[in-house]
Amino acid sequence: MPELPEVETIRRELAACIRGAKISQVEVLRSLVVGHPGSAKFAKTLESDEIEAVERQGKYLILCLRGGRKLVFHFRLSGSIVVTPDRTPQRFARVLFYLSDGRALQFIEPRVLGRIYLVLPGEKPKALTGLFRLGLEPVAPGFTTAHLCAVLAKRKARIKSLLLDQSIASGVGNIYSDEALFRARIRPTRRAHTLKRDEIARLVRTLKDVIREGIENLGTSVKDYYRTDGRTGNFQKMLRVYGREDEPCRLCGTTIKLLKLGNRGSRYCPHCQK
DNA sequence: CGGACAACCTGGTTGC
DNA sequence: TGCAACCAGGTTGTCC
Repeated sequence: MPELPEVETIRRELAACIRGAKISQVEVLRSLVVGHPGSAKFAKTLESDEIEAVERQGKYLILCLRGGRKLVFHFRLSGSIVVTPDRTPQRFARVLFYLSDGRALQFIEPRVLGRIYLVLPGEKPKALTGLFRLGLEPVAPGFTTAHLCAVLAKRKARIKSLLLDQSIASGVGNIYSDEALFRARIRPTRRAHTLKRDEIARLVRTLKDVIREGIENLGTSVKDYYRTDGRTGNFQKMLRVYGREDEPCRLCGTTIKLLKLGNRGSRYCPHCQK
């Protein structure tokens, strides 16, 4: 599940290998993944454009093209990008971007939930409102205890649900929120406004830590996440609760529990997290 | 507006 | 072995 560290890893690897590359042709194999505009206009507009920079905002990857156009990717649950030396489509390839040097940038998305958007200068497509509503990333200097206290004080929802809200902590998903809550010793079901200042201070610290460690370890490969060369990340080896339900807590030995919050899984240690 | 939750989508896993 | 049912999960949209 590509969250901030996974998308950042993809961004860095792409910046190293495709900056300056020219797109010669675009082939849409599954038009559903083109979120804006229609797939015909999408492919036509991108022909013979050039990739000038590779950026990221939250979980969105942004290829900045000549002329101010932006190619925005969202990987949702299972999307990824691979750069291949030739044009042979990989398994689950949904859109192929042929580069003028013979390589191909392939958008891989088994579950077809991920999207690609082409944004012209000044355009704000309705399908991309999520991008324009992003809050601070946990690693941002402004993401402080005071900031998060102010945001959470007026919210009654469970802290876990709010950590997944991209307008509150952009880039955080299910893996890193479970890990940060475990390290901060906060139970995911806690109502946000009941959190004490020192608990929020711990959470700010652990959110920054897990995101930074995730990036340093090239992301978490639990299922569908691969890097642009097809290799996996390493942070899955360091997970303390995510994917460890029914296994012993690494700190106290208590069995890690899985509970359903809304319609997503949440893992925690009933002993360590109060 | 906040909060809860179904729907989107399909490959992989589980159960019979 | 075969096949149906179920599950994962980020985001959007709907309902209250």
